[in-house]
Amino acid sequence: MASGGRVYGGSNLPPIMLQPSAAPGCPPLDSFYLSGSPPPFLLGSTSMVSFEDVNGSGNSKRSLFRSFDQEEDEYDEYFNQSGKKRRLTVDQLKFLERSFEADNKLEPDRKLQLAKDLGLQPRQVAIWFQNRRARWKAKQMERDYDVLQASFNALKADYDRLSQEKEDLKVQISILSDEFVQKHQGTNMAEAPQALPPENPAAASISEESKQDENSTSPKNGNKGVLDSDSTSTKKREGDNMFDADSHYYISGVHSPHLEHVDSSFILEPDSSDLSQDEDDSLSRGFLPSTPYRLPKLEPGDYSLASSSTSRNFGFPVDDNAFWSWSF
DNA sequence: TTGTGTTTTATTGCCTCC
DNA sequence: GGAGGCAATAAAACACAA
Repeated sequence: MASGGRVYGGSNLPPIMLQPSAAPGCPPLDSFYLSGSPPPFLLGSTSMVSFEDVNGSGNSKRSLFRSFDQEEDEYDEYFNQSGKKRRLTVDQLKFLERSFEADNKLEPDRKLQLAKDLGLQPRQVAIWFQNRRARWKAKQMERDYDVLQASFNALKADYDRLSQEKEDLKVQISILSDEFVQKHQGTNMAEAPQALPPENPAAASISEESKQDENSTSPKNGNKGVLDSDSTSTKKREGDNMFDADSHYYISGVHSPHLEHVDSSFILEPDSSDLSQDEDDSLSRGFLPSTPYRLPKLEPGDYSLASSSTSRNFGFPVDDNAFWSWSF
């Protein structure tokens, strides 16, 4: 019994071949051992043929009919080299490989049959399958790793691309904000502040309309998604004059007649670095929060936020020479 | 020939299942 | 409790460069 309390192949013998088998081009021969014959060491060396001998490879000195001296040598070899490992022959390996491909699990009956066919001890067959499964598993893990690596690379490339787009958009927002501030820097302060209170009913009304329009499209200008709510609400504003040039607000201390409740930190430098993806999405998709911020009126063809965008231009017609065309 | 890295065969200990 | 699977590991066999 092996030191783990395990009995291997019904004996504690080293893996010694019992008889020639699986010779190239020849069908495997039955094993005496498995045919109910006495243990190999009792059979004499005639049955103790190494794998190399079986295959006829390794310039074997042995044959099916050997001298007594040879048998004696092999008997000694059995005891003296019991720790030596014998490699399976090419044909035995081919046979085992085919069997493994058919089914990598080894039922007892199949194990015995394989051992019989190959002239191996059942334990050797079991060990071979066990090691083969381990190799297969390692290979499988390699393949899985490669697949995951490729997937990761693709996602990372996509992420980098989107990050770059995001940075470009931030830069454009900054430029537009600067332009806006410069454009209205000299606005007559005297015309100004009739600042409506935050709870201004008109603003709230616009806000509500904006919400209601979020899911509607605007066939008129072909812009959808990103600016739909703003464009449609802007259209409404044109109609009922709820948002006109006489409404004046301030951006960061700069008099602005065009924005309501403008959060300058948002307009001038929205730092979304800490935003969650959802927040990022809301920032880019809606561009402005649904309330109470309002964009100035935008005309078709005026939007050009997408100089860096191709497929992801958020519905903005691309025009590299004009960013936002603020139409009042 | 020899040193070294890799592959293959086999062992050990632990775990699960029946 | 025995049989068998698996992970970790040992060690022999093998490949190959220097």
